[in-house]
Amino acid sequence: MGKAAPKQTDDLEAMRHSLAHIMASAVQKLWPEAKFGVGPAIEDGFYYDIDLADKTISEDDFAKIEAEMIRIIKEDQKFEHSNQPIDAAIAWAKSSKQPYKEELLNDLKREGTTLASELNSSMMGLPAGISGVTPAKAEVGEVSFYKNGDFIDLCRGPHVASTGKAGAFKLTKVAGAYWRGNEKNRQMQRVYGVAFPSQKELDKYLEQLEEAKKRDHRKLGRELDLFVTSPLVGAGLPLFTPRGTVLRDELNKYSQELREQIGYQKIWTPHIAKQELYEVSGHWDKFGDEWLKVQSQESHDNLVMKPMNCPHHQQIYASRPRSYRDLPLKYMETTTDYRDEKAGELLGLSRVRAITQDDSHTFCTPEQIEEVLKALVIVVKDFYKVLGLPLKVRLSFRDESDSYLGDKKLWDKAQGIIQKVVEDSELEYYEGIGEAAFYGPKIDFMAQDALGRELQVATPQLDFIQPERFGLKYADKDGSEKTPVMVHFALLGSIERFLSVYIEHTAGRFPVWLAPEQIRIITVNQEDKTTKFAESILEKAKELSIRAFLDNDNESVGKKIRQAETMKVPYTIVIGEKEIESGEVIPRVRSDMEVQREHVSHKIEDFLGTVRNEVRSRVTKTSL
RNA sequence: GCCACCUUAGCUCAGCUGGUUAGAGCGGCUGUUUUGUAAACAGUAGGUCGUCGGUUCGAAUCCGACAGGUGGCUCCA
Repeated sequence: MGKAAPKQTDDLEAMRHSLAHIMASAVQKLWPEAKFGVGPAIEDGFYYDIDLADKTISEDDFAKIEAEMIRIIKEDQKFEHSNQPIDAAIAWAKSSKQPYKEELLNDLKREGTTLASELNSSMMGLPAGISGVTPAKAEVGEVSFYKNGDFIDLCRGPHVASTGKAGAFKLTKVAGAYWRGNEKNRQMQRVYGVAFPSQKELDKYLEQLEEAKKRDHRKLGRELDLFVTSPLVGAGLPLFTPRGTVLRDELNKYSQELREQIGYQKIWTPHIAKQELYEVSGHWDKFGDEWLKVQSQESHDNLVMKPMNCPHHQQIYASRPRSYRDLPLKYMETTTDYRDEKAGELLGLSRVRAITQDDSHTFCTPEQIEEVLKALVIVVKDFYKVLGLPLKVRLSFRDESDSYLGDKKLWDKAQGIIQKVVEDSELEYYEGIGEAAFYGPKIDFMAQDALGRELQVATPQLDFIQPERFGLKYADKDGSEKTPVMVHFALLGSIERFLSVYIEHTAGRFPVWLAPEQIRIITVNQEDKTTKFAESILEKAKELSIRAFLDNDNESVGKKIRQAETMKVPYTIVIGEKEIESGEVIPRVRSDMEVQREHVSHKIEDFLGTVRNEVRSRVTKTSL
């Protein structure tokens, strides 16, 4: 590493943003017909959206682009700032055949600074505020430009002083990206790069990325024998093995226990329903073309595989008259929904076509909303604390578009309630404008996968719309008929998505209560005496509902230990002459588990008892 | 659905610019070994190179379509 490189975020932002310009200059040099969209700094680097008409950039072109970028960096071109009157800028865009820039400038002329916030958030596919790019400083009627070498770009800056100060970078990938994030617009090519102040930091980052790949839930899912996929079954339809099913069941059991404690009752509903049900709920209009349809030969019913459960649950509510005394009425059901996601939108377990939700619905009076939501937030906190999974909180609110049902005033009220609950619960949060469901605002609890992608897990959602549409009623104290409010809630979210995040978070090292295999019993030899003794331990463990497995293969002890460690089994005991004589074992603890590594001998019964208690109380740290 | 890329044995991967019978490690199976806390030794069986079609004297290798997958974009109740 040379002289102390700038380390402040601002400088890093400027470096990355400058590299976006340098990349654009390089591309323009190589393909002069290139038309440019936007090119901001992002979390680990930068990108630029490019339209090359006939030519498509592929990763094979990266070496060429990188070489040109390095040439520009070596030339140490100055980044020169200037402000131009907006009309002159538009004329520039026209004459230099940059239609995308021209469109931006025209919007800027028309809408002023609102464009800056658009550029800052939605254009980058990031929540507002993350980019940290400072807004335009140009005078009203003027726009800001930066120039390096022959390359001129509409840009708010800031930039480093010259191209030589842009730091270490590497182009990583190219992807299609719709102009202004709109599917109806032309798709441009987005070239991504990562960038850091020094080569050393860049190398470190790339190394971390390699490490993250080792935690990929798809890789671990295979290695730990948790789930598989089959082209014959179909895309986005994972199959869970015995071990993976243990995880699903244990997680669901805990999810249901916590909700049972705050009054949720289990219900059951079928997996298909008439299309009409969803026409009433409002889902059909919005999502109907993404569902799996089932045609009845007997009746003329148009049926669909259920894509969500709320309408079913509402029909149970609607099945008899309800009084305010019945409220809040709390139903829960863990069940699988089916959505025909478009091919390119499937992603490991986190986006599948058969989605198991630990769903629940609460019907309550408007006065009860706060209390209901608060109880749910506590459940979320408890659950994720035990799991050790850190969450971010997003308040998903509506935007000004017309894709939401219901009265705007009701929305404002609902969003206010949600915000209050989160603030009262002392949670840090950010707002996701435009992230609401069409029927109401949500609190989205977000977890991160190994690559840092944020995925929604737990989510309480407010809904004033559907109870209205289904004509749900309750008799209030004064005998008048009122419409209940509905609160949707899932604690795991979808079990599949939750597992994708959780497998990556733990790297497959599950706490003992969740581990598909809790104890592995390894025999030193295959003599009758040893086998019988080991089998008797296996039986005892099973009597205590411990998931124990016996490895009586004809292999060395070293190898069997290794295999147990590879499968991330929390406890391993070795059975040989010594153990048979003493009736005691020295348990071997999985290498990541924080426990004193003294080789303490335990009576076998005591050891099994300790493990059973650990499983029952769901403690995350072993007490051995 | 869109853009780029990937698909060779159960798994991880070799196989140079098209040239005979496609290789390795792990795993599996068989035998020897009876093992003391992260890999005993030997032998052996597994592949119509994702599928279909095309170019060519000749295709794992080049082209196309489809399927599955990866990273993005769009969408996400």
